[in-house]
Amino acid sequence: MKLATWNVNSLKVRLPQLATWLAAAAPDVLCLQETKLEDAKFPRTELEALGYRSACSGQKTYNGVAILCREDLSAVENASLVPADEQKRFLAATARGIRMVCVYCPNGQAVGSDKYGYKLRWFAGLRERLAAELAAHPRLAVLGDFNVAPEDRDVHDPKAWEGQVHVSGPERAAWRALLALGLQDAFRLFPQPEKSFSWWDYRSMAFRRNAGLRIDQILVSAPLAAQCTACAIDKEPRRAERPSDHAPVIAEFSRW
DNA sequence: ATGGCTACGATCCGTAGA
Repeated sequence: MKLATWNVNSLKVRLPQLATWLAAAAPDVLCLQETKLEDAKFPRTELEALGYRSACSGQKTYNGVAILCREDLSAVENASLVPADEQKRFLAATARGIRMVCVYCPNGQAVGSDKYGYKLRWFAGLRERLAAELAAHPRLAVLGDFNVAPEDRDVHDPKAWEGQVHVSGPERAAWRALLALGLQDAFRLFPQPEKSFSWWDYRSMAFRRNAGLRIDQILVSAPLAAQCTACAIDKEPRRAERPSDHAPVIAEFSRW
């Protein structure tokens, strides 16, 4: 059984690549971020033809999350994690007893900015929500673009990035507070190549220089961690023409 | 050097991403 996450940076633009990747990687579940589509424009029929049911929570131009699954999805819930938040960043659903949470965590723009404050408040809301999800669903996976590189080894040039947004102390503390609920970073359950990243800037040939960050993660509760057999970043879609700036992350489990 | 791409919705540039 495979769970995956991919920030596609516009589902409309990336749908052909998504179809190719679904056929090649064959995940049972795929969480998408930055769909940038209103729900009325979500390509539900096209995805069903590829063998996936879907749940979505989107908006025009910005943000937007979705969960694709080969099985029936139940208890689908979108949520605002801070008061009066219009941004579509959180979607949860259950399939075969596994609770899946798809998140597109805020970027934060710059340390100390209004958006940075929003990012930290959003993470506090996420922590509360995940505590409740974990209490209700022991088998929980949280997949998405967290917009935090948890450790220096998740950053191509830690010195250049020191103190910047995505690596600042408060952001990393907010990310670690999620693990403190009883979640583990599936990627770090296994030995990994050095300089493993999931995002590379479009500019300055960053991908070719492997100048990236590991900001897309799959967090799993203890029962799922015990059944997790592999976790990897698939760089192949990043090599395509007109790629997303993010690569998918995929985790394998010994059973549903 | 504070830039560089890409997507979007609205023009022929501004906002946002990370």
